[in-house]
Amino acid sequence: MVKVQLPDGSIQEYPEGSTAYDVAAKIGPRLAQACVAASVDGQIADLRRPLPADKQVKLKLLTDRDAEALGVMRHSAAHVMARAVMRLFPNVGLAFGPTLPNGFYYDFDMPDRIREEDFSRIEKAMAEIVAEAEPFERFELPREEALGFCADLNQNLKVEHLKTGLADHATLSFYRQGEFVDLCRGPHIPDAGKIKAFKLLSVAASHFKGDASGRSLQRLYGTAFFHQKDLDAYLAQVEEAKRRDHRVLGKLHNLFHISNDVGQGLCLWLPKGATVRGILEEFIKVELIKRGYQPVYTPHIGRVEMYETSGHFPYYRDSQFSPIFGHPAGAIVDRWITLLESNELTPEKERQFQEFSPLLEAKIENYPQGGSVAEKVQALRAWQGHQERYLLKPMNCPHHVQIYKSQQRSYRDLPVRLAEFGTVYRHEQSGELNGMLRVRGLTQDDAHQFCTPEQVEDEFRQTVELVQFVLGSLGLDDYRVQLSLRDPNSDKYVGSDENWKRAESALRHVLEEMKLPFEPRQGEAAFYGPKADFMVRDCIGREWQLGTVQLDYNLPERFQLEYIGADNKAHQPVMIHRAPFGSMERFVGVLIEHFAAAFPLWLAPEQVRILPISEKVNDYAASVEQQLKAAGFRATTDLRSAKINGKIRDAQLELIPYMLVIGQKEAEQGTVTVRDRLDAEHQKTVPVAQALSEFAAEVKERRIRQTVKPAASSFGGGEEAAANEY
RNA sequence: GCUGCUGUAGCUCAGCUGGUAGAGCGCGUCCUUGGUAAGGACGAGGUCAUGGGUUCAAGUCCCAUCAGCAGCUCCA
Repeated sequence: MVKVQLPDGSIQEYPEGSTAYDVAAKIGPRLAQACVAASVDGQIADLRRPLPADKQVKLKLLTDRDAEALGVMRHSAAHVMARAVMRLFPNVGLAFGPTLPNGFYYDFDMPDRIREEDFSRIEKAMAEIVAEAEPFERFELPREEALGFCADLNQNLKVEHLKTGLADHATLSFYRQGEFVDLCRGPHIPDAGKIKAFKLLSVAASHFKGDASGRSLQRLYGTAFFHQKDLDAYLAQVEEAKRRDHRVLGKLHNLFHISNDVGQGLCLWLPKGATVRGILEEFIKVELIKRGYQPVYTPHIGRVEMYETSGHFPYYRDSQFSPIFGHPAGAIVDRWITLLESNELTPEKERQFQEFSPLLEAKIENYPQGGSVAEKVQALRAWQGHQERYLLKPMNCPHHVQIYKSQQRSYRDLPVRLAEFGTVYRHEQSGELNGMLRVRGLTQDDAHQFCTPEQVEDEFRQTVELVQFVLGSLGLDDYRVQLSLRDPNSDKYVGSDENWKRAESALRHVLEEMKLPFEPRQGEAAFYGPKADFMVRDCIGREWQLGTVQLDYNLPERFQLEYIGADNKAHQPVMIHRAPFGSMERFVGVLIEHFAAAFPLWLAPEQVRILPISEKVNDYAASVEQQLKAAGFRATTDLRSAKINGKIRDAQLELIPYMLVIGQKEAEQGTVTVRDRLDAEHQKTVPVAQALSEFAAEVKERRIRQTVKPAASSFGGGEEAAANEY
């Protein structure tokens, strides 16, 4: 007997071997037709798999209205795509074909290269497969047979995966659809006919199991929906995202520039972009003073030893700019030590090092010819210790730690909150660089709070509130919190288990207390502590990681920080690292996309443009401009000999929030005609003073007046997608 | 860093199977003084990313380098 409980609470019984489809058919033929999968005790399963007979299960029948069903269908679409590719190309090896939040992909190992020109014929082959509407049939094989089966199919990557990733599986499941068979966990839709709208999106290289040293595969991306209108809406959103690309808008509106002559990933802030950044910096500085932070400034470089103490230098060596050596032999000795420590120093190389260093006037004393590696390293380090070695700073924390250490601290002084817009440099891999979003020189709105263990939770809470306030002020109030924890099985973290447990539970506790929903993510922590990351959704539904708050018991230990407690004994403070914006580069980049470069009045590089209708009113225009500037507005006057139409068009395209049209009439009356970027229909002619006070109010409130309505997060079911039509 | 694609005027892009460069916008000058998304005329701008090679001849073909883009990998 199969016992199922339906979502309405009713319990029904079916003969053994019954499937979810049978349940649906009993309820009604239309439901059976509409079903694509089932949720059995919360697990998504094939519609036609027998339900468990040994216990009562909760059954939910999934139709095209359920988000889970969309994922199942996309997975099946990935199979259909792979089948189409195999029909069109020879010797296609299959890797993985999972779903993504907005679609799916399949990785292929094949001799031919897929090009975008091939998309239409692949789509055509897919359409044929969909039209055939053959069922997806599941079958299972014992391990050895599965291995032989995949080998017979010449699916070597599947064989490899069976031997490594699936080594502990005694039986393996496969799905067959016509001539196409794939090792696959499932579940799948009943037949390909349920795929109603699909499209191939792009093709790019990938690696088997994400191993960059492994073989290169071709990854074909696509997406699929239950309704054509959902696909259309999705494609429209992709277009919209393209239109908002901060690299394009940054160039068009002269916000920032990245010059080859300066270097990759090094951002030049043009006056307009710098204005936006400056306003944001002023905005947060005022907030910080209110909240008890103290400003500090620190240099752009620091001794390598300091970063060795903090752990940054050894941990991130590969993604830092090379150290700056005071002595010409510095880099050589550095390399020498590296080879010694990795046991790669051959006698030949050692001899070369020893011959070469005197040429650079490096006198390395007491280098033990036949000595141990440790003794040799010690001798070299002794030499190094007398030389200057600086690192372009990759993080501000060690510098702020030194400021903390510069004085004796009493528990009465804590918390000490040190804030700086600190510019740091990281040698990101060239393939990672992306406009302002990923750069090699960036300025963090950084601060470090040093507090007693008792103050940790309170301090952390206040910091989270600051992040919330800052994001809210920019209209970015749709976000989720990701609690990034360490992976207990990894050795990439510093500090004791006890420190980590304390830090992680403190973060968790405060987030729970603040009733902030969060998702724990193992293995995402910084190397010195766990963090709460703010994943912010912009107005077209994309997510960005912006602000971060990190709790750190480890750097205080490594730097031996102290404060004198009430008991007159030395204690160790706790550090909080935080950056509400993250970095100014990234944040402004995201804002450009969020606002599509149409900044609200308080942030707009140029807030008001005065448009004289003819030269006869230029003097009056000048006096209006003076009044605006005296009141603190960023205003210019368009004095070109163009017609008013042209001036309005240009100001509109440059996204100037307000235009003040001035003609003979206004000059005589001492008024201006205000034209709103967002509403050209309702213009009004008002005295200059009134326009000024209205603008001032809008700036003071940091009012955000967007035309684009917030969109839903992702393209799930039909209802959700409807909300995306903006 | 890896794989693939791309690099022509300030910007967006044409430029055929090799025969020493074009458009629109922008910019400059002049005319025009115009009431709500482009008034007109003329003009200046390019070592075709850089360096090699093949060829009588290279923007075009080949190689290398640099940079950009997409994806992978990484992100304190």
